[in-house]
Amino acid sequence: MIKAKENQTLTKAEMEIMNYLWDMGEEGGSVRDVLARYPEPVPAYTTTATFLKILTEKGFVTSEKRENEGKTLFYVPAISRDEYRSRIMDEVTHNYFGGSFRSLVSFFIKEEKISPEEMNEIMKMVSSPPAPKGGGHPG
Amino acid sequence: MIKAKENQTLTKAEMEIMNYLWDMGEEGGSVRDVLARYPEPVPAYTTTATFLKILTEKGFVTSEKRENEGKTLFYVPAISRDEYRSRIMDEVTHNYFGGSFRSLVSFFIKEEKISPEEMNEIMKMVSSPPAPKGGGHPG
DNA sequence: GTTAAATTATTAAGTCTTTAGTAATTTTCT
DNA sequence: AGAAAATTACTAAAGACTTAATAATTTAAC
Repeated sequence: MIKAKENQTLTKAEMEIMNYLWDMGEEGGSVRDVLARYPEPVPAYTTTATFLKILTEKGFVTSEKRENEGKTLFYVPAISRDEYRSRIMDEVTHNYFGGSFRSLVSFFIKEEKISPEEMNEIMKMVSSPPAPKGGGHPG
Repeated sequence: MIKAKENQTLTKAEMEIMNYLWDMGEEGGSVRDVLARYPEPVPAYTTTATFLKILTEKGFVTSEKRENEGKTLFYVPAISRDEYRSRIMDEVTHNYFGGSFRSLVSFFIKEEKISPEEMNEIMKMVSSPPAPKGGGHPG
């Protein structure tokens, strides 16, 4: 029974774990795999196990057993990093810019977080992308 | 003794009150003034009073008594909406885009949250602003 | 097969956030 | 002045988030 997760967001501790899982790639990882990525201070094994269980219940990851791996569960993200980024940006745009992405970008320029020159560079990239990896194999 | 508030962020309930105070303008407002802005369900008077006290302790607002207003305290934002927006955007950019504002804007285009056409419009606004209100009276 | 190790499930404690009641104080009304 | 109303201060309780210990279960080692 996969939980609907429409507008859910990750807490700080959950986010850290999701980042490790995303870094791991397609095959995901076990509690130990996640634990191995923490810098000091490394949390307790059971703490990490708890969060992975919570993330599963919330629908952010799926868990699965694997051949010859005993009862060890492997956790795989059920949402991509970009999907989550998108969700967060929608949230931020809604909360601070009345839902207008344009307002957000204008704010960036006004506050000089990005220069018109950089904007132009980005626009150039759009019209002639350098190496669009992944999407749409030709032929 | 005004508290340092460098990287502090507002909780959801605190944020709502700050929004009301920002909407009120320069002179700020009392507990009742804030309370009057809430939609249903309106929280208890003391709940709002508590949050305003917390916001004062955290340094997000200052409180002051006024002439002929008895002991009623008036609360005024100690940080502007744009300053707070800026802080949040720095936070978001750091957390989700490795601190690169450019990455964030590029992401917006990639995810089609904003179109190249809109970007061009924004760029046009920058080079010839329509009515820069507020800053710098001429002459 | 029994013991040790590893893993997951359950439970709980500590902190932060949210909410509001009660107490203390001050102002207003009669 | 005394009662009522308003305001702030203090206290507490419920919920969410974080952390981890203990219990139960399964796997591995001898």
